[in-house]
Amino acid sequence: MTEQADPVTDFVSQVGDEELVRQRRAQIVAAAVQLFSEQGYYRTKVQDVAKRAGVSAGLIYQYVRDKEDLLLLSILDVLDSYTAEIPRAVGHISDPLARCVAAFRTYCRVVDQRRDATILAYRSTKSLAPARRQIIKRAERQTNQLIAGYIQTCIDLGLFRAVDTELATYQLVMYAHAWALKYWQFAKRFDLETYIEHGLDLFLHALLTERGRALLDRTTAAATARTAAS
Amino acid sequence: MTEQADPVTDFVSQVGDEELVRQRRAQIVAAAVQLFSEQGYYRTKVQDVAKRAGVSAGLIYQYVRDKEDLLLLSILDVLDSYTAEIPRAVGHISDPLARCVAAFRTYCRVVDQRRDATILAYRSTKSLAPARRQIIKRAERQTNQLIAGYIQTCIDLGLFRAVDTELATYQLVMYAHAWALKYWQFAKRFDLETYIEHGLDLFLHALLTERGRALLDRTTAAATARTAAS
Amino acid sequence: MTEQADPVTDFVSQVGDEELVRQRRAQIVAAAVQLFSEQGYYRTKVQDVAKRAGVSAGLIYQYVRDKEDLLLLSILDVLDSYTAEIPRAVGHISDPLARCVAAFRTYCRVVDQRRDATILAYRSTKSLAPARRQIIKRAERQTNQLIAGYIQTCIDLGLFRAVDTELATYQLVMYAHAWALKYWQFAKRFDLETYIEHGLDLFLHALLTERGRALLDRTTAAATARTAAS
Amino acid sequence: MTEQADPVTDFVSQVGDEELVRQRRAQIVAAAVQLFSEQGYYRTKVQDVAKRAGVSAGLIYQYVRDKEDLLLLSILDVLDSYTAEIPRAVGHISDPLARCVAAFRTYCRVVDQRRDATILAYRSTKSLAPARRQIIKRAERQTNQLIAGYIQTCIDLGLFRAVDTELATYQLVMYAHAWALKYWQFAKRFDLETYIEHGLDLFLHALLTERGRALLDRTTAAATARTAAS
DNA sequence: TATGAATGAGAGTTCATTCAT
DNA sequence: GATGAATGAACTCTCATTCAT
Repeated sequence: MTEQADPVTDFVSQVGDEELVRQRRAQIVAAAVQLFSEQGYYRTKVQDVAKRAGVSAGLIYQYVRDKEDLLLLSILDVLDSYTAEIPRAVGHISDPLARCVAAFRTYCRVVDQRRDATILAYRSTKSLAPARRQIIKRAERQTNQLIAGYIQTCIDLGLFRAVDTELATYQLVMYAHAWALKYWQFAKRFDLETYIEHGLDLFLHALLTERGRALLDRTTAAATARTAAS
Repeated sequence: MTEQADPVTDFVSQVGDEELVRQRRAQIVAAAVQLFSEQGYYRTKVQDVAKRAGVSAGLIYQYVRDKEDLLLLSILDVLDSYTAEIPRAVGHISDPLARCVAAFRTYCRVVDQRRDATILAYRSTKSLAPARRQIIKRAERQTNQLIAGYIQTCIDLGLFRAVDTELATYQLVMYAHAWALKYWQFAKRFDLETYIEHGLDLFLHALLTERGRALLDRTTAAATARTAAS
Repeated sequence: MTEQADPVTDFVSQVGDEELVRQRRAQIVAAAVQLFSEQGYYRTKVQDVAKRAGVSAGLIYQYVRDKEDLLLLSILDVLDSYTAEIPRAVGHISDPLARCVAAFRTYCRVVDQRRDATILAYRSTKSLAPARRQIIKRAERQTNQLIAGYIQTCIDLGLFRAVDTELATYQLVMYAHAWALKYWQFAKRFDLETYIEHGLDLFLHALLTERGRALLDRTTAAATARTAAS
Repeated sequence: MTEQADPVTDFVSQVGDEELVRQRRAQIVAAAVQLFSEQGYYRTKVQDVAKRAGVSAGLIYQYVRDKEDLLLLSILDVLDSYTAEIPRAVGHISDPLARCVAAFRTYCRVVDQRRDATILAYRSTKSLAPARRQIIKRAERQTNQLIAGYIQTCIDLGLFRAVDTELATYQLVMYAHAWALKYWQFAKRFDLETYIEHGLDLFLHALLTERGRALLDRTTAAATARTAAS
């Protein structure tokens, strides 16, 4: 029996075949994310998750220690999608300011795509036992680090004022999350892209130095020119 | 048969004496806020709340319809403390900019005083049935209106840029909440007052117009002078 | 403290004044009979009885040992009304056959007047502890004895066949009760008086001897004549 | 997802296997009938039923919606045994009078075999919510229809007087039930068969026409002759 | 591997009864 | 004598988890 320890949850599945484990877990977690998001963690029965995933209730316990494990995996799934999407969308951009802006835009869009799941990640951490909560915090910090890096570069280059990077990061992140958390309020007034531009307006005013602003204007002008020319 | 309906929850208490109802409800809700904050709503048993409040489990049901009602009352209790504290701290300030700043500072301080409860209000709304969730949303909007009013005045006077008031409001509010939500992270690096000043720095940069900035500098200079003189 | 033992329930009320005890008990039992009849014994709360009786819940326990006592008293109240009404309606009739018929008619009418209460007496005896159930049985037998006496006389006089008196009695009694128990079914097809006449038809056919029948015919003829003459 | 709806209660069992559902329900209802009969519905805990049935408390809720459902099923079980037994015992008898008599005898015997359960059916209908009470009434009517049919035939053939069939039916039925309801009183004086014969005596006197009586005497004489000859 | 019937501890809620006022 | 707020034992129902097949 070649036991299979999950790198994050540190749980050894009963099942041997690695590939099967990966696939089953994905299947089960997908169902869990849906249901936990829709109805909340405590309102959702393991039975429901099983039904939605198209497996038996018993099977879940071969891939997951207990219900809380399922929540942990679900939240990590959401956080991972952040960490995966942003670099993908931003990787090729070399201009630090443009990259920072693109990262913000991407974050907002990912949140929009997974609105319910974002709320889940936001609200249900408290339902985890402390040990598991640490894992979430670590993952969260990891995503933030990504954004923080982009901001730090801008500060280092004198494009952003020397604000506290972590605070600034957290502002961006919260702004993105707010789209999900207060969708019921915001969606009445703007669509996602307008929301993003409003956010950028605020943040750039808050952060840009003179030099940063000048640079941005030039870039934007160039972009506008390109757009106009085409 | 002087039955006593809660103005908000629309629940008629079994108990007649108005004053007693007020007192008992306060006592029970205080215990509930503590426990729900510490352990989460679902993890907390009604028995626990009763014990903490120093009453019997049965008594709770003379003042509250069911456990969910207890959560509703608990969240409202927190939101109400916001709506009550801010005007109190700000009422006498006539300068619109100073008032706006003071409101923000107060909000942050109230959140700090009721950190756990703030998290409760933030995270547990999803545990309520839709009808009750509406009540929360209404109360939330009410507090926001307060802040929004202060910001709007500054915009009307040309001190703030003509940004979307609601979004700006929400930024301030979220910044305040973040102190509670990410206390584990922030508290390692600054104390509350530093956190507040950082926030002000960001927001004022984001919002102030030239005129606003000039005015603020003058005011601050005067205050500094006064402080220095004393 | 002149304590006051109830002759039947053998319960000593906390309250001294005999007259008050009688009055309060009547008041409380009246409410209890209503509610137990309408909603059933277990569904009815002592609080409800108190409210209906216009007294406090605590007061009930000064006149009654416990809730079951209330049921006992309620059932006895119904049974007593049988035992009281029949002799009153029949006392002056000297003709044994006519008396027997009148008793039956009265029984049916009393049942009709207290339909819900009859059902209560019928159905709820099982809710009493054995000791109290005995008291009910005794009271029930007492009413039956009344009817049985009238029947026995008719048998002794050769008007009724020598059937088992107890069984015959029980038949009459059940027929009367059935009006209450199956009212939902019978009321669609006849009114009370028709129901009574159908019953008499059956019983007289079952019980009358030749002599009895002849006698009855003569009496009826006479009555008809009297009616016709008037 | 082969879900299993009970034809009468309209409840879909959580369990798929039809045969298992049938068996488990029988097992659980048997226990419920016993306990409800012995101790009454409200005095009996679901736990008790589970223990008596030899299953866990939780399991019951896979086959039954709630405790009241258990009562409904229990009462129906009794009523069904009436509707099943009588035709079985009477089916081969062609003589209408003999059949009617046999039906009555069978009814009394079934009641005797399920004395406690009969009382349950009689007394506990009130504990059901109106919708479920209707189901009972329907089942009850169905049994009565059986008897009513036999009586009607005798009336149509001029063997019975033209009494109201429904009333006559109800008399027979109540007489049978009375054996259960007043067993404590009757059993001191006769055994079941004597009770039955007394009942027949009463009913036949009440119902038979001249022709019917003549026919019966002949049949009885023949039977006596046969018996004597053997 | 997978199933799903079975388990049983646990939680919310009710309500008969008491007792301080 | 009367009140009604307070108590707490008791009961129904749910659901995470297990295990025989």
